[in-house]
Amino acid sequence: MQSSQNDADAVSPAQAEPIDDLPTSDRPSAAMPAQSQPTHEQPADTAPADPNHVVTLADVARATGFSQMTVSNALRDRPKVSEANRRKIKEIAQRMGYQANAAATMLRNRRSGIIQIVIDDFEVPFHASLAKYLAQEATARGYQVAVRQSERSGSAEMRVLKTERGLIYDGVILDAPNITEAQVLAHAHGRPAFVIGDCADFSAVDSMDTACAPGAAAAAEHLWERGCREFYVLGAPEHWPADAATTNATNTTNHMDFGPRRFAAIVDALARHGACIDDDHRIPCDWTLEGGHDAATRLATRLRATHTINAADGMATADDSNSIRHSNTGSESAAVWATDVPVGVLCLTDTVALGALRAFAEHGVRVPDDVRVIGFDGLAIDAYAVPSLSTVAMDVPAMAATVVARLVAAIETQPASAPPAGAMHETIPYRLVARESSR
Amino acid sequence: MQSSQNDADAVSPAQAEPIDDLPTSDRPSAAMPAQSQPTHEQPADTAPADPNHVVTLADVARATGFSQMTVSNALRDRPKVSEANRRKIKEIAQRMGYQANAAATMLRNRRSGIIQIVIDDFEVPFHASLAKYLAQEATARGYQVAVRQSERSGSAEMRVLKTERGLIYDGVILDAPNITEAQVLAHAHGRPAFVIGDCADFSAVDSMDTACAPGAAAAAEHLWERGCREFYVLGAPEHWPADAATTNATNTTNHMDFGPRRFAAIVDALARHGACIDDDHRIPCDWTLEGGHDAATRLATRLRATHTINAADGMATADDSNSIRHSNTGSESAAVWATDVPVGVLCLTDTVALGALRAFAEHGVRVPDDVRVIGFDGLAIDAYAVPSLSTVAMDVPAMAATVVARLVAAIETQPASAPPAGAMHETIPYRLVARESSR
DNA sequence: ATGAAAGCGCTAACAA
DNA sequence: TTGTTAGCGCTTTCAT
Repeated sequence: MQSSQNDADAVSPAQAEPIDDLPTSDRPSAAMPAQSQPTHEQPADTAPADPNHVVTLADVARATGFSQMTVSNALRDRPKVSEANRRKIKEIAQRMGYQANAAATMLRNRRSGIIQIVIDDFEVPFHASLAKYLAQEATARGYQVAVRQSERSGSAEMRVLKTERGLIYDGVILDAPNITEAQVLAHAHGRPAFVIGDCADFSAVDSMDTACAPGAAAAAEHLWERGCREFYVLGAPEHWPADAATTNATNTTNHMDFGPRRFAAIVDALARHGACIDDDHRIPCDWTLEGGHDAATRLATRLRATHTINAADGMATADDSNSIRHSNTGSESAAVWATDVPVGVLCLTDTVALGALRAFAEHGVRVPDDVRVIGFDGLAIDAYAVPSLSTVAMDVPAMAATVVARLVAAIETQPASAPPAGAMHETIPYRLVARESSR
Repeated sequence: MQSSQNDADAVSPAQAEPIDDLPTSDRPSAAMPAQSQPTHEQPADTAPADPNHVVTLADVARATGFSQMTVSNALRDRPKVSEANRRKIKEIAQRMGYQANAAATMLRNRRSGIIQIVIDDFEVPFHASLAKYLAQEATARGYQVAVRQSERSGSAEMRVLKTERGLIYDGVILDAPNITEAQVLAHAHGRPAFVIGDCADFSAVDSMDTACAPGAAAAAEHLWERGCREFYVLGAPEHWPADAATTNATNTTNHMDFGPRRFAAIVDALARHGACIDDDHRIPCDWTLEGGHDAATRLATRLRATHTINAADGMATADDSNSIRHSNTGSESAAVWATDVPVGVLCLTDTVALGALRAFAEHGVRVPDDVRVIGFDGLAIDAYAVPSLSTVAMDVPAMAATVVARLVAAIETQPASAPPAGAMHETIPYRLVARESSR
């Protein structure tokens, strides 16, 4: 992919930071007694020459006696400078603490070497994980990454991703469900963009989908195989079937984002077995721990009624300062369904599932004896939950690698007027991981 | 704080994006039948006028018949343009899809309105949470945020934060323990910087500390009050006392980062009660789920021997595909220490604690009956763990607010040659949250 | 191998 | 109220 690596006109971001490899300015040489650290740049009370003046290329040129161009070439390891001078120049520039002004460089090169990543919320583990691997991939390819939260303006309505002074970035990766193609284009503003989310209907923007349908179907199959014959879906869409027009125009859920797709796949998969997810078995909730906890609490109450479970007292609630004692959950014979068949609980996201596990524990509903639970995402913490959480795990690193590869390719082809050729939509691999919560 | 809001020379980033508030270009008006979406910018086969040419201020000037300056002033809502013309210009600019070239703007203004945040790892919940609130705070103050992973080069040695083409940012927030002041200065490169971490010895860089010492002491006190008389510390420093010089020069732990500080405070607090944390009770491990799990597994084994615990079979390991059945953990009388006194387990981070809870469950060690566990950080998931996790919770939003306030102040004073006045070091509030794991 | 000139797109300062 | 000039710091021609 590094085809235009030659000294042609293309500015490869990889070779744009040669001086950064040198030790930092206040570390005179390599080895030195680590004891005394006279590190301060300016002793805080004297104003040596110029208070806060940043050294520019011109300064270095003046100091070395060379022209700006020679200095520039030397610093960037261009072949047309004599070895001796190159070394000398680098030396001096380094000592002066010179660092290229990125704004100027970008203005000239029309390239920043920075990819922007927009995610909905740093705190949502799945997105955080994705950001991590995207960043690593980008770094490996010589790009830097700037991650930003989408800051969808609070309430459901004004959910437009505020476009900003972001024209600095060479490309954009939007990890945000609930986004329209128009919004993406507005944000990208001509630069290559890539969306992570369900965008099968996008015609001009490449995207990658999280295997919602097959993954969710696999989860349903799994619980079926594990003997469940009655199923609940936690975190399901508020309205179903998705009567897009009927509901509020500024709805929380977009036309076809993760939730509906996963839910639809589950319904289909179970229907094939003759099982039905009616409105009573579709439990909407926020895709948060709290959401999952609340939903499962409601479910536990209902199950207790329906299934005449003679549960022991559970734990107290998850709220900060209330709960007191460990539960008697385990006391063998206490909590068993009237029927011997465990209930299947499909959570559309691991976060919901983790909240649900807690609620079940509080209410004396045993997992997996009474209910079998499976989530969706594959968070690291799943394996450490008690009981450990079965899940449809996404291969996030693979996902990240593909996305960055695509985007970088687009960035580096862009000037050559590549044929748009219609949008590409890929699906990332998933893996069903069966753990204690479903067996 | 918006003092220089006037039309003075200062470029307030808040007022630098007026055109962004308008609807996006390909959304002609507000309402429109949501059915047909002819959204495509270029039908993918025609090359209208100029393939990928971004409209510049000059283009708009030409199109409107005004000078660049008038257009510029109009677009930025400067007072010296007639209302009529302003509207007209904005209109046209908007329709042309004009968006200011950020690189040029930055080059001119010497201001980007972007704050850089560097964190160690997006996937570590505490840091992710911090990033989230920092971003929100910055946004509220009219700045944007670009978050980046520090990418410390893998192994212990070359742990220098790679300095990069980052001179675009107005200020830097480094959320990274294990950093030297020299590294910070090298990265900041003249711009205001703020470090989150333990930097009491920094002389030129402001910093904020996470109340390591008092928080850890409070945790110890809490477990003491809860009746514990024997204590283990999970995630403790590898070497203690911190014989800095003796150990490998390029050690994993820096002189005095979170770990040692928290550990020292615990030792002190317990010493006041006459309890002692010797080498046997100091259990080092990675600050990860796995680390906590492994450490607690070792501890469980040891306790079983020491305390002649007649434990029932626990669950299987946390590893993906092994464990099979729910444990008999709860069966009332099975697992009780020979002595009636519960063991205190202090985890230096919640992540470690969560891993430990899992390990204890696997090994039939009952929490809080046999051991009482407390963590450090205050992650959202703590309340949903089974059992819910006691912790020393940091007030992350407060932390973020203070940090951003400080940094923004520094940014907006910078040119006025503010007196460095020595570095400031603050400590953020903490709160001890007692949950099931310790009572 | 080195240097001089020009300009990337924008805006502060000064005319008009 | 509007336009003209100059220059932020860098790098790509095009001389030398």
